[in-house]
Amino acid sequence: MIDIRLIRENKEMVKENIKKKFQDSKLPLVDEVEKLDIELRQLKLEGDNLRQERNTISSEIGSLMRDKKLEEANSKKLEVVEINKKLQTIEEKEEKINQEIKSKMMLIPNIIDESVPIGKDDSENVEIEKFGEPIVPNYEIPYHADIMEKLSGLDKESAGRTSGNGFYYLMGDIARLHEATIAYARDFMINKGFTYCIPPFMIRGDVVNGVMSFAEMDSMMYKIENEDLYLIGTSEHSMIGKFKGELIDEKELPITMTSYSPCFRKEVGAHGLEERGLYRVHQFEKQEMVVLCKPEDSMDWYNKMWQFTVEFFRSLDVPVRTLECCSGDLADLKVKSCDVEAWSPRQKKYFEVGSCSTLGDAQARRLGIRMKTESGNQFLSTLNNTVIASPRALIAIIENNYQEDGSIKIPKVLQQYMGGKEKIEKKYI
RNA sequence: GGAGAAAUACCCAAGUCUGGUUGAAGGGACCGGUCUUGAAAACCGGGAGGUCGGAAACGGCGCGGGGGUUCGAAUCCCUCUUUCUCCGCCA
Repeated sequence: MIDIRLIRENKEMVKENIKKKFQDSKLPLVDEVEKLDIELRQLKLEGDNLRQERNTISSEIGSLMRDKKLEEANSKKLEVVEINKKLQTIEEKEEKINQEIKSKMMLIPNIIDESVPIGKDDSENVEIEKFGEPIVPNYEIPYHADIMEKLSGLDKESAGRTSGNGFYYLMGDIARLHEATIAYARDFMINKGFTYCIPPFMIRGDVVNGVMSFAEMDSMMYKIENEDLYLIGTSEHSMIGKFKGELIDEKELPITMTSYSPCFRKEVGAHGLEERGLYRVHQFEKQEMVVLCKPEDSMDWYNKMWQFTVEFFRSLDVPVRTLECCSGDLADLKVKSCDVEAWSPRQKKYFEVGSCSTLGDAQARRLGIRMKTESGNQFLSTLNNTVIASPRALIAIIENNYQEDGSIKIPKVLQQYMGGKEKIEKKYI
């Protein structure tokens, strides 16, 4: 949600931004909002005048009652009744127009950063930089699910029976490797000065509405029956929701947090579930970074944050690249975003393992998260980024460390989390 | 789950019984000064309070959220949320 003042003062810029995102059908919204906004302010003025009149007369009635001039007071009361009738129709209109403006404003995309490459869809996303040599070994890398199954580390069949498609059992060393990467990610971010957080894994409906659109909510969130509770799709939901309606002293900024949570996603729509593997599933675990900062610092944090993820994967010896989201592929709330993609030596291409976004003040505006500065209160900036999401990241780690004999070499930094183990190999029982 | 108490501005807090110059007292924090080598403490002085409309004057709204009663609600009623105390239950 952008500041409506942008439409009052610079609507051409807002329109230009919509064009950059190839959402021309939304262009009329800008003029519509502008018109409604003028109408609303007019109504507000009329209403305020009536309310002022009512307040004045009411306090007059008060003094008359004290002086026991009951008749005069009663006739004044009738005047106020008349005013209230008029007010009622105005207030109804006000409410209606207000809602209309709000729903239209929700559809107008956030102003993207000028550095964002222009493009229609994800095919026009731009590779920024590669880190590490994408190695293709001279032996074939099997499909990740097959590798895991061979090592008795994955059971999707049983999970299908207990929970359905999109669920999985991780077993033994593979399960341990999964938790090791998350534990390592946690410590990695703590060492970067982030505060470790474990948030609620369920949130109420009003918080859900604050952090995502209705469309997203439908396609992502699992609702608990007979409760006003939803399973979170990412800890960002809980972590941003935590600050809803808060006023934070600017001296306390930036707030840098790294949160762990399981994530639950329906994955209804566009992509759907992947047949066999663990790339797209209903349940995964994630170590996240969430930053609240002053607007002027947000680009610095954005750059630091995706670099942390790159550094993280490089410390696991996984080659990665950063892919910048082009204007058309950028979600409406975002100012700028990039994916960190890991190398898949099997597919001989990169695949998404994390996503770093700066939302400017859009999310803060929606949720009323402000900072207190010497020159007054203003909305702050919010950013989020994946440190690691597993089992997706497990795919990258396993493929890049797969040995010709079918074993998996455990990256050095993870060994201490695996009881000193250096490789995972099949146990013959 | 049961019973009670509470929620007031950045923080603390009066007002709620008895609705009407309280559209929010008083503090603290904040700013200026005296004192001090400097600071703290103490004392003196000061403006603003959140938000919306307005160039401004000014005005609207705002006392946890949402409804209601009333000419008028921080104050009365309903409802939801949260916190605290006690009881019950349970990893």
